[in-house]
Formats: sequence, C-alpha cells, structure tokens
Amino acid sequence: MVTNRETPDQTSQAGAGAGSAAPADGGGRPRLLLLDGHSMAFRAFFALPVDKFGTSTGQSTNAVYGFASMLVKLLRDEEPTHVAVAWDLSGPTFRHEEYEEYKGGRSETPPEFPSQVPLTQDLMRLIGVANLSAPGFEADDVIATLARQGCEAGMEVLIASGDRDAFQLVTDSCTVLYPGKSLSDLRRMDPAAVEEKYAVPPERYRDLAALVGEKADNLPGVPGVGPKTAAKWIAKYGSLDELIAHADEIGGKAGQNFRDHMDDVLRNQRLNLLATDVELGADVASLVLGEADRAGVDALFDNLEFASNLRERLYAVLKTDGDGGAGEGAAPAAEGFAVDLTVAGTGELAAWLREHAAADTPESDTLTPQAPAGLALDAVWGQGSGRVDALAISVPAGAAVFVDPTLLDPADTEALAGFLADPGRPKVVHEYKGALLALGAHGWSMGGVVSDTALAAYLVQPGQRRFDLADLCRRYLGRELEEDTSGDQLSLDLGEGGDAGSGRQHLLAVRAAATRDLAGVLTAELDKRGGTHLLADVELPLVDVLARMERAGIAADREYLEGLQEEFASAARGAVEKAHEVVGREFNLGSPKQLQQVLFEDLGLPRTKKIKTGYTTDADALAWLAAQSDHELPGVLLHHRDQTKLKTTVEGLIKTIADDERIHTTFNQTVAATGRLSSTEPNLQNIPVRTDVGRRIRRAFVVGEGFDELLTADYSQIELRIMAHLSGEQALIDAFNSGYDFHAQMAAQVFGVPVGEVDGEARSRIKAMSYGLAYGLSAYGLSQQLGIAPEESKRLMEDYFAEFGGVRDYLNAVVEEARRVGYTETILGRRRYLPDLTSDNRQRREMAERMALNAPIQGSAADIIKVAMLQVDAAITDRGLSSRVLLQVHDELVVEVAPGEREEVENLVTHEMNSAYALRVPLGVSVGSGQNWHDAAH
DNA sequence: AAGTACACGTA
DNA sequence: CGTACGTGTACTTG
Repeated sequence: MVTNRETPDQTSQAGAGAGSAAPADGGGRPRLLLLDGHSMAFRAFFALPVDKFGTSTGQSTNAVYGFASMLVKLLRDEEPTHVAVAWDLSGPTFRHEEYEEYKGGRSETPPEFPSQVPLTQDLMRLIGVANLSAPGFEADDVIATLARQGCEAGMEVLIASGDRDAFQLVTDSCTVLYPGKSLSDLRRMDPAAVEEKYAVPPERYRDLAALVGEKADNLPGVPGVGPKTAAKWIAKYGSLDELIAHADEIGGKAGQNFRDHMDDVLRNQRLNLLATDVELGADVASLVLGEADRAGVDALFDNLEFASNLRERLYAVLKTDGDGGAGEGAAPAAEGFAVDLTVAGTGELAAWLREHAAADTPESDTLTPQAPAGLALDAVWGQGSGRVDALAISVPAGAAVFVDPTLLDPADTEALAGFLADPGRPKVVHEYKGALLALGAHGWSMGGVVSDTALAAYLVQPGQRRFDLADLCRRYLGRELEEDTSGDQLSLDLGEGGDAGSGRQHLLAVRAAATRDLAGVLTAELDKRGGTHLLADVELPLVDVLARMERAGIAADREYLEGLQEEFASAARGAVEKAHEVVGREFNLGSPKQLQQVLFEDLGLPRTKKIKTGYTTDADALAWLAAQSDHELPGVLLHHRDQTKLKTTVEGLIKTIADDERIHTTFNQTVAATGRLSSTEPNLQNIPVRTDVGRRIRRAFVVGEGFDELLTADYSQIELRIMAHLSGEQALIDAFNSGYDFHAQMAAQVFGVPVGEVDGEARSRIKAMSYGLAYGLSAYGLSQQLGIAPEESKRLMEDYFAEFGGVRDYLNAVVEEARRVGYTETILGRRRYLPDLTSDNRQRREMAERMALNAPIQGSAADIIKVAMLQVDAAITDRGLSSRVLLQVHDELVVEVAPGEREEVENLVTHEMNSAYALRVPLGVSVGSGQNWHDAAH
C-alpha cells in the first residue's frame, strides 16, 4: 500500500524573528534602509529551492521571489522612509587593481541566478526603490557611502547585507541586518551584537577580519589564527596597528605565522576598508521611498507567475499610485489559511453538513453554480484499494469540519455518503483517484468532483514531476504548508491524544481549505492556457475509470509464474557458471564495472562506445563484441542478461499478486509530460512481448473467475496516422486511406517501384524512417539504426522528403511554432512547455527540438486513447454489460469479457476506439481474444 | 538510507 | 547523435 506522502501542516508566515521587531519609533527621525542587492539575492537564491520557483517558460524566480519577500518584511517591520538597493557591477573594482586574485576561486554562479538580477532590479524600480551602483566599486562601498551620508544627516541607518565587511559600519545609529539560517531571519547587528559575536567593537572588526582572512573574497589570513586568537590580540594591543608595532612580542606558532604573513594582513586591511566617498550622483534625501507603479508591478508579477499572496503583502506595505491605498490591493494579506473548525463528535456531522454544505434547493439560482467545497483526506491508497483515517471538508464561507470515520452514527454516515456522492454539491480534492480508492474501500462513492488540484496543476505544467499540495500552495498561493516534522514513527508511537490530536485535525482542515483556494487559482490558470476542456471532459472523468481499473486488477496465474521464475533462474545460474568457466575466475555478471574489467582489461577485447564510467557493456555492444571476436563470453553475457531480466520481471510480478490472486497496478495520470499514463507497482506497460521467451510471461495474465476471456484491442500505427493528420501530407493520407500495407506503399513511392515489388529491406528502412521522424531522428541516428553509412541514410532521408515534403514542412513548422510560443500542443490542446528551445546550449536545444517533434504526436495519441477509454467505459455502462476494461498500454486496451458478451464487447470496443477522434485518416483498430493476455494477441 | 549510473523492458 | 516511461542492480554518498 502506498502512503500518501503529503502531510497536512501548519500554516506559517515567515514570522518576525525576535530580533527584528519593528522599533517603536513614533515618527520624526527618518530611517534609511540600504540593501546589498547581489548578496541578498544570492541568499534568497539558496534559501528557496530553484526547481520549485520558475515560470512555465523556464525562467527561474526563486531569488526574485525571496528578495521581494524579504523586502516586504523589512518594509513592514522597519518602516523605513528612505530605501535603496546597491548592486555590484560586472567589471573589476579598485580592489582587483590592488590584488588580482580578489574574489578569485569562487565556485561557478548557478546558471539560474544571473537572469534574476535584472528582474529584481526591475521590481525595485517599479515599487519606487532606487537601484544604485558605481563603476569600479562594490555594492558595499556604495552602501558605506550612503550610510555615512545618512548618519551625517541624522538618519537612522539599516543595512541588509550578507557580507560581513559591513560590520565595520555599525554604530549606535547604524545597524546591519545579517541573514541567519533563513532569509526572514535577519540578525540585528548593533555595536553590542558585533562585540558579543566577535569580542571586538565594530570599529575594530576590520582588524580582526584582516587577521582571520576572508575566504569568500580569496583573502587568506594568518594560518592558525581564527576569530578567537585575533580578538585576543586586538584586545591586548588595542588595534591592529599597535599589534603590528609589537609583532615581535607575540609568541608561539601563531605569532610566527603572523610575522610571516604580515603582507597578507596588511593587504587584507587595505582591501576590507569600505569606501565612503563614492560618487553616486544621488544623495540620501533622494532615496525617499517613492510611489509604486502598480500596473507595472502587476505586469511583472504576472510574467513571473507569482501568486497573488506576495502581491497583496507587497501592496499592503507600499504607497501606490493606484487608488490611494484604500482599495482591494491595499487589504492586508491573509495570514495562512483561516479555518473555522468544527471537530465533529458522534452525531454532529449530519447537522454540520445541513448547515454548511446543503445541496442547492430547487429554488436556488441555477445560473450561478455553487462554489465548491474543499475535501482533504488523511488516507492511504494503492494496489487498487485504500483506507481513510480521517477527512476534512472546508466550505467557501470559511467553516470546516474534521471527521473521524470511526465516530459516525448512522445518520452521520448517511449524511456524509450523501454529501460525497451528490453531483449537485460541487467539491474539489487533491488526488481524486486516491480519494476514490480510499473512500471506496469504506463503501463511499464520490460525485460532483469539479477539480483535482494535482491534475489541474499537471495540465498547467505537465513537465513537473511532483504535484504535492505543499508545493502547489507555495507556487500558486504563495503560502507555506510546512513540511511535516512530527509525522514520523516517533510521534505516531507516542499516540495522538491531546494537542497532537487537535493539531492533526487543524492541519487536515487547512489542507481542505488550501485545496479549495488552490482549485480556484488553478482553474483560472488552466482557463488562460486553454486546458479547461481537457480537465473537465477528459482527465477528470478518466480518474473514475482508472480507479475502477485499478480496483479490478488483472488475474494472475501464480503457479505458472513460479514455474517461469525457476526456469529463468536456472538458465541464469547456468550462464553465470559458464561465464566464470570461460574467464577462469569468478566475477559479478551484474556489475558493469567488473564486466568492463573482465572484457577490456583481462580479456583485452576491443573497446566499445565510451560512457561516463568507461566503456559500455550494453546489449548492442555485447552483440558487436560477439561478432568482432570469437570469444564466447559476450554471447554468454547476453544470454545471462536476458534470463536475469526475465527472472526479475517475473519475481516482481509474483510479489505484487494480491490476496484476490490479481495484480492491481497503479496508473499515474500526472507523470508523463506528453499526456500518456504510466503504470507502477508493478509496471504492466512494459511486460515483454518482442521475443518468444519474453512473451511467455503474458500467459500468466489470465481471465478471472466469472469472466469468459480477455480481449485486447489496439490502435495500429496510431502515431503515423497522427503524423499524416497533422502534416496534411496527401501521400500519407492516401496511403492510409487505401487500406493496403502502409510501409510498403511508402517504400514504393520513395523508390519509384510498384508496391508489389517492394522488398523487405526497402520496406523496413522506410518503416524505420517514418517512425524515426516522429522522434526527431537524425540522419546519423537512422544510419545507426539501419546499420548503413551515414551518407546513405542521408540520401534515403532526402528521397523520403522529396516524396513527402508535407511531412518535412510540418516538422519544421512544429519546432518553429513551439520556439515562438514556448509550447507544443496536441489535438485536444494539451500543451507541453519547452523553454530549452531557445537555449544557448546546443545539446539542450536539440533535445528540446526532438521533444517538440514528438510531443504533439505522442500526446495526441494519448488524447485519443483516453477519449476511447471514456467512450468504451460509457458504452459498457449504457448497455448494462458486466465486462470491464483492465489495462491500458498506450495504444492498447485489455478488457475482461463477461460471459456471453464477447461479440457485443468486441463490436463496441472497436466502434468506440475508432470513433474516439476524427482524423483525416481512419483510426485502425485490431482486436483479439483468448484465455490469457498472450493468446488474446492478434 | 538516499541518490546516481547503467541497463533494459514496453509503446 | 530517436521520444515517453519504471524497475532492478551495483555502487557511491551522507
């Protein structure tokens, strides 16, 4: 059973740290806030996971987001009257002139960072904050200059910087806010704090730093001298200058090191002095916090795909040029998810549902659909079943209820069942299929589910791998559902009474509310991207079909599998013995590393293709080796690979046979970026079929008790038919419409011979060509595939395109269009975003181009079979049949046929699959049936 | 214990 | 130097 990994969690705002509370300064004194742009943006970059913050077009935004978030907090807590951000420029500074290696040896800047700097600067400009920099100087120098001016003007100065050099600027009226563990945790470094931390006053901090050195700036200090020793020396002599004057008196190894590295120390002392006289062309008075350009900020936030929450928090602390601050934008941001929670005791749920989640009455306004309730489950699911430990419902008005299913009385149970099943009471849930399986195990059914936040997010960004509720909340709502730290074994073992219990109830209610809020945002987002139809009419209805397929499972012949396992295991053991004998010593055949040693070092066989860890020992390479040398080993290894692979496949299957002697896979609907399903635990979409031996495994998938046979139906050449449709190339369309052998006809046209004279070689070359094009195959790749010279494959390609120019034009157009708009689209409007199409990196760009070629084709095929599944399922239900769909393998459906329904089901499946979508060519469907999956093939 | 690399099964 | 997946093993890393 799979555990739902997402754990409900407490909402939290980045809380004001103890040290950063707003000073209660009643007013008069102006307060200047200076930020070190790069340093703080860099901290933000590493504080927030870069892969969780980015736009659909591939722009990373974690640094911008973190910086903005931190600034909002500073503006709110510190209430500065004047603000500026100082930025480093790219060129060398006066420090480099003095010391070439200054800041040398730094590790590479992460590639996602630099592009975020101008975005952050744009944001500053738009909210009325000055961006300042000076050629030849660092941001620190700019800050030091402004800090001096501010102090002279009687201002209170705050410096936010992650660079310790700023500590030298600390005075009674100048405080450095230095980032701690998290971005929101800024430590107030006033004179006392500096002294406490370094045991020297701020004006001596430079002396200490000169002795200790600064690794980040590539400024080595005195070896063996750390802050402790340095502080001790400075305390004794009063200053570095005095210390130098008495250098001979310092004893010990450290003293000797000090004398030996005097030059370094002096250099450090010169370099770590911040300039306070930089020409800036702006004085502090001009840094007064200006008015924000609200429209500009809105546009930027839209582009960055920031959630509305940050926007609201920002507007709450800004002067804006909009509506004078009294409008909606100025409303204080909601702090987390407010829930008005009722913990339902026995006999209380029915009343709560009556009061808060009643069905629409006949009189209610049917033109405005009821806003959906949010549902969250504390549940586990997998292997076609599940269990619900608790559930929470959050209604739009803000009320929420926590339900422990074990505490329900019959009236509660009936009310809950009614609520869950009622199509008239709309609800949203995260991971609908899991909910169906878990609730279904308790006998509850669901209706009226208008959105699944995981599915919606998948359609918005199909390239993402995870769609955790917490991730989505962060991304789309700008709110944190903290990672659960108490959900481990320990706290479970301690029981869940008292506070823990009420915490758990609150957390689940928060998840329900979060799901509800999230659904609203995602619905709007999906609508913008034209995916509403896909969610409502394809993916969401499919969830129910998939849940029933998983629940049904497919019957397995355990004894047969065990027999196979023994057979494969024995063959594998034989191969191991043989290999050891041939080599003359024992080694692990399963270890590519040892294999390389044996093949290329010990036996001195010719080297194969290079890989990261040496030379490949994959099947192609072994086959090549077998042909190259007359050594027995490669062949034995190949046989061993085959047999062990089959053995582990069979073993895996046996392990997953459930108590009902059936295998219940899990179909994942949000994994494949193209729109396909995937199958796990076990993966039933990669059961061997190509070889005779492998195919025997399919005999283990048998018709279940109470059913007559298995029926398989598959689309033939669906991807090529889609290519014909999308390209509009008449020659392909004709070839499919004629009904004769497609590849032979294509070959006949390319080679200019009658169809009857096309030989097998020609046909298979053209077949490989046709399929390869759908994957973005190059001439080189084709030559590899066909084992011909690159020139020959190039010629073949040219001949092909000479006949089918529409295909070439289509493929070129797909990539061009995708590069322009940023995504590809399938026949049902399913998008795949490919930001790498404009990458400077050739390898990434070409990879993205191949994805762009393939995504509309593979994705449209996925669209079609999904529609077919819905239609087949509906038709079976409509006709009151008992047969059921069990598996989907991308272009194939496996159906378990109930007694007496074979002919009707065969006709129905054929018809519905054929009519799933009207391409410019017919969809070809072939059907077969038998007692097991192997025999049902056709 | 968790992550990476390799290898290999399917469409 | 052909797309999309999932899983097993070996091996490295924390």
